[in-house]
Amino acid sequence: MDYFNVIPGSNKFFGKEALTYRFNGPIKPGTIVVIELNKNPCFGLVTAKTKKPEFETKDIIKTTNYIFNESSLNFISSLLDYYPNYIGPMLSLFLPNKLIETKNTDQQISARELKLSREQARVVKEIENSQSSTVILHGITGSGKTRIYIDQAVKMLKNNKSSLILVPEISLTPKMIEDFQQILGEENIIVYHSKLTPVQRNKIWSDIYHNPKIIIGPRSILYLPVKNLELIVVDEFHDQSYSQENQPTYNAVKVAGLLSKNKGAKLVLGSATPNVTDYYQASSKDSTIINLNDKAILSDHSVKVEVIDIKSEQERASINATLSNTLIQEIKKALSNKKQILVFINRRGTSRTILCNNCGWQSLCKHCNIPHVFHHDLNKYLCHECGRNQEKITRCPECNSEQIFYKTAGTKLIEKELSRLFPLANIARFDKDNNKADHISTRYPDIRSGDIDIIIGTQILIKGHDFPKLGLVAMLQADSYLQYPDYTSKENLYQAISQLFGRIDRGHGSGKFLVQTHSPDNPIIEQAVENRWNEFYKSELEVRQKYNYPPFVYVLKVKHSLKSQSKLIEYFEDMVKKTKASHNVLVDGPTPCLHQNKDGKWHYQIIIKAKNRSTLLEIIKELPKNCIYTIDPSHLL
DNA sequence: AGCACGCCGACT
DNA sequence: GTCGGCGTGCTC
Repeated sequence: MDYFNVIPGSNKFFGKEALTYRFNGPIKPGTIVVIELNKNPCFGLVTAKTKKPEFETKDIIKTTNYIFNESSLNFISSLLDYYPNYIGPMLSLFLPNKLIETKNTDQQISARELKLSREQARVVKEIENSQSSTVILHGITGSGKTRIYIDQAVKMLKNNKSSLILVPEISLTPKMIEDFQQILGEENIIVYHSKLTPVQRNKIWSDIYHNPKIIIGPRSILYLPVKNLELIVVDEFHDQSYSQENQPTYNAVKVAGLLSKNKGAKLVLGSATPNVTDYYQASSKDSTIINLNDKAILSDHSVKVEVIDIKSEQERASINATLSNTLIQEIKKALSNKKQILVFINRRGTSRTILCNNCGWQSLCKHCNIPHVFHHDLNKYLCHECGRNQEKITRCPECNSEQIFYKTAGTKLIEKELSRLFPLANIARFDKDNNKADHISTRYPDIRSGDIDIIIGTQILIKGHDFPKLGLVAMLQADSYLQYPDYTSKENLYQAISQLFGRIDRGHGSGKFLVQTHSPDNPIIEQAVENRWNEFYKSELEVRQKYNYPPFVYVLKVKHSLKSQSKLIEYFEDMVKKTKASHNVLVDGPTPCLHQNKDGKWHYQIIIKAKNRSTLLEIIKELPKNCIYTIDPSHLL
């Protein structure tokens, strides 16, 4: 019998080192094998041959034909160095859940000719001549970034090289595939994401292991065993969806960077509104930055922009001052001109705040202690954190008053109100509460055809979709972004406005863009619609530097929870004292977390800031075992 | 003694 | 990340 060190690629393996299994015969390090863990079968990675251990061992159930080469193993270990984490969950990203092996087949590449504009051809040349491996494509919506991705990926494929094309979320894959398929045959393009069936996913796994391909999908495609990877594209690389917030936490843009370094592949990052931190770091690492924002491309757009001060008396038309008079008039006009209308509001539900007007009581989730959201169609109060719900009440549980008030409108209230005002219009709402039949991907044809007159929705709406019939776009409660108490709120507002503006600014004719706000003088609104990104970037950098935020510091967020509040504070104060004594860092907190009373425990956190990222990596090693930490968190809440 | 809480180690 | 075993320390 031979004995091997095997790392289980499982979300449920929290060991620090490999486990020992036995097998009759030789196995090469790097081989993927099937083992048993906690009495369940799972995949594992063989790291080395070892001696017979003291303890009882289990058998390697079977070996597979998949072997991670040295460079792939180096990539995994560099990923663990960058994001210190349990190795099991991290490794599980790289392994399939089932394996079906297929053979290497010769493939035909059938590419149609791709016509590039002069501007696009210039960019392609610049990418190809660039000395650095990272290229930032800074170009507004509709400036033709996708054509450049296609051009590069097709050239790779013709040389038997693979490309990864990352999009922020699964719902954006069809658009990207459609664009690629105009040039390439179906067999050269692979779509991969977690919603595929296990059989589909495993077929893809073995296909790309043997054949160079163009692979389109969300962040999970970074971990596929791609053959001859030479190009990684991250489209809309500013998008929040690239940060995985739960364990193993990572940012796909950073992982793409590590992977490109590991494979020697070119990395192309595309966005109209890069994150300040990413952009700053890229420019200080002499990445090539290519601007596609030439006014020449923009010149023929004729979108009128109007910022509406919702505070002014003449605008307060409807309940909760949510729909302004100007907006209602513009909707009327658009409807009679047979133009489509998009109303964006970044809040689900009917009303976000449920209050007693007599005693000030607020309806909170008993489990999470965060405010309930009223959904009038269900006649229930919902917790958007945990999903639990509660029946609507008519009397305050504290003072028995009947004055229960509902404040701060969400999508469902807007839907109700617009249906009342425009009973003949075909109105559709798109947010997280849609069921499958109503999902945006299902209704997409109805949107594009103009069958739907008024589209109401949240975030889901503003990413990448093309709505050709749009004549009016309105952003309600623009201030909701700025009320979000995090240092990233300003760039999130800029990005949202810019993307929303992009929906109507795609050359489908004239249109109007309305922004409703309590702060009409805020420069961000103007900067975003006029595409003055550099100006925004500069002013934002100044603020970040002044108040010690990224990119000027690196951040480590440490959370912990205990039943006793005083013990928890003591626990953190002790940690802060020790950390400050041995490292040059700034520490904010301990402060209560956003959901400070969840599960009958107190939840607190501290924010540790350091000039060097390596300092934070050292601190992580010294942290007590039970706390949860995130390095480079996407927000500080 | 009985309980509640927090700590710690599990897996091979 | 979760579960269960064990030690501590509080209360009756």
